[in-house]
Amino acid sequence: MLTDRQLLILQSIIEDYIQSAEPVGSRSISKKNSITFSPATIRNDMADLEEFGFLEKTHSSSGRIPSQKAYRLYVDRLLLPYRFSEPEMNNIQSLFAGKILEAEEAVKETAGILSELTSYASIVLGPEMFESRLRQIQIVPIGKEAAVAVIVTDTGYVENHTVALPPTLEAGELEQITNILNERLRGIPLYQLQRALFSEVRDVLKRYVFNYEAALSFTEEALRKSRHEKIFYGGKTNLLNQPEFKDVDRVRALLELMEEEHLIHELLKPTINGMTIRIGQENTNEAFEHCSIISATYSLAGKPVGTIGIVGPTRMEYQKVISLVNHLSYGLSNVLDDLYRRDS
Amino acid sequence: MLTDRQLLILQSIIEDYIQSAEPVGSRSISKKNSITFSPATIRNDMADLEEFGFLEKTHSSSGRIPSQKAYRLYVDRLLLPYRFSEPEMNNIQSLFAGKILEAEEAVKETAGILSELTSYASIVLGPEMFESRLRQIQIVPIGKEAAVAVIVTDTGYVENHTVALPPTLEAGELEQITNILNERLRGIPLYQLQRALFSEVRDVLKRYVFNYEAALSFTEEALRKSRHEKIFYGGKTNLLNQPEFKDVDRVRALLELMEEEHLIHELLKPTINGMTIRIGQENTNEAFEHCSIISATYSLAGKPVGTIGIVGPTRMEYQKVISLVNHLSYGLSNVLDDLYRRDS
DNA sequence: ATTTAGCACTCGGATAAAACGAGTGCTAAC
DNA sequence: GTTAGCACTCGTTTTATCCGAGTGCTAAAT
Repeated sequence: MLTDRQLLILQSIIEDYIQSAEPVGSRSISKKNSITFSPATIRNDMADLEEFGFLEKTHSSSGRIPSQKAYRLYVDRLLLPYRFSEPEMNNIQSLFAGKILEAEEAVKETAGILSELTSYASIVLGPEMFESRLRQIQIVPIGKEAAVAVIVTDTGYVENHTVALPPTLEAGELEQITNILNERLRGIPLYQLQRALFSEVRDVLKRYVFNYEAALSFTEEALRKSRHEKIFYGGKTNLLNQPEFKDVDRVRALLELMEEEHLIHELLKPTINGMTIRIGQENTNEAFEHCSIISATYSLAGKPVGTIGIVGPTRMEYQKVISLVNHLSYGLSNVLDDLYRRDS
Repeated sequence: MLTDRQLLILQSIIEDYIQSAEPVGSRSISKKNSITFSPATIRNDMADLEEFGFLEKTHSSSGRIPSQKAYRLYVDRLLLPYRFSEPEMNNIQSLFAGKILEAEEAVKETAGILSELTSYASIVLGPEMFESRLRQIQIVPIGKEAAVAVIVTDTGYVENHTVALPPTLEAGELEQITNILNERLRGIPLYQLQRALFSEVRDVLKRYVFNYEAALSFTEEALRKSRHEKIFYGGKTNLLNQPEFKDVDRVRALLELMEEEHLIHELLKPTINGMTIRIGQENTNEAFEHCSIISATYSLAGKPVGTIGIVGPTRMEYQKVISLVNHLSYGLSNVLDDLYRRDS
């Protein structure tokens, strides 16, 4: 459907526009080394490309800008592998070489590097720790009315919530409950804790604790999984450097959206194993109309546990960003696996 | 030095400008109910006020805008107490009425309400938990190379870090260390833990643990206080609604500054017991040149443990914000005291 | 001695007209 | 099929003009 020359021209226009953010004219394309045709020829092809919906004009006698469809084609068919520059490589290396002890630390670092190397904003979800297994639970009373439940998993993840203490609980029972929980629930994945509570612990509890109903619901509360996954951002303010966001209203819409954690979550969560690229209006949310989002999952022991992503203007350096997200999701998975493996 | 009339006119101008964000002319002042003089009279006084440095012109024939000095005078001498509106009152009430179980939750809520009621951005530091006392420490090994140290205080605050395990540590010694620490350090304030480690624990450790040097430095690491205090923001994007921030560059400077946690910290930390108001360039940092910051400490058991603050344009609704910050710092202190008191 | 009315003047902002130029589409020649 | 030539389009920039809110000053009124 498109001739090779048309593809070449389209590619040139896209890459020029990604660079300059200005409508691209036939003359400037003709000056490139890879292009040997005259402006007039290019104009003809441009007209065709416009007819096919790959190019747009900002007004009747302006240069062309790539359409969303063009970016899609570019990403799907025209993209060359990207070679990282020396300092970029160093930056990435140092992330994975460092002595990282905690998953959350690794995730935050990744968000930082992503945004630093791209000058766009990065979003990192997770890691979900639902799969990791209970290593130890500790319930520490804080005064008469409350207690802190601390859960430590085999991945070194610590979760804690404060729970109201039922007044009927007798002295010493708390310790007893803790012992029972540790004995019965150790090694159970977090997401199964509540279920296991009923299947494994309930009856034992009945035997040892006086007001067993209250104790059970108290324990259930203590094991409740934290409702929201964590979201980390990096370089939000990078977006303000992009010319497409010199308009405050647009920036506001974007930044406000990013505060809505559940929305961001819905948006990035459907990233299937591998990489997802959403260009412009492919993002359902209106505030992302002029943005592209590139996201990839990272995993622990082969199972996806989180998502890393980049948000930038549709005019994004796709080749660089795609490589980078790819690389980092892979590298982050490795780091997490290393952290995890120390358990065995 | 200033006549009553001049003060009245200055106040009118300031309040008008806070409302409108536009230079104020003599005519519009003369129309106010509280003003009985003619525009010409007002113009004379305006000229005087300008000479004294309380008013400025944007150009030679424009209306006047208040100077930084004017805001200072306004805040120090002209401010009337603010009556909260019905919904505002409800909002505040609901914060302090809710069933809050954790200090951090209370603090986050406060940040939210602050920004919601002011349409500026809120910053909350802390709470510092240095004063609270160790209730329990648990060291859980994660594989052969690392362990998670979990510290629970008598205020229900949980802190955890992952620490590399010294390879020389023998089986069972970790448990022993944990026991010793719990026995010897319970009730010690967090900020004294490291010191107490040496004075109370060192010798005991020497007696029971084989490679005592490694164990000591490991323990020291486990008790290390987390270096950065927490910062919570609320309604950062509110700032984008203010006309003084319709310029993207200014917004960027501001948002970037807010990412620099240590700078924000330095900026708000010197809030002395009570309230601090910094207007425009009274903030040393250039990015806050056009901002005012109103901050107050909140406390736990009478000792200041954190700071709440509001950042807005110099043209800020001082009377409302000041009351609000006052109220909320007071209320937050009460909530924290309640949380704390449950221990006794 | 103040206060006020009157008036000339200033200057930013809005509106209109003109000059500019990057870029196009089309036609005719290569 | 490709390219040179050229008239045309239209956003941007520049220049000129007008408008009006607001001032400062002077002289009259209180």
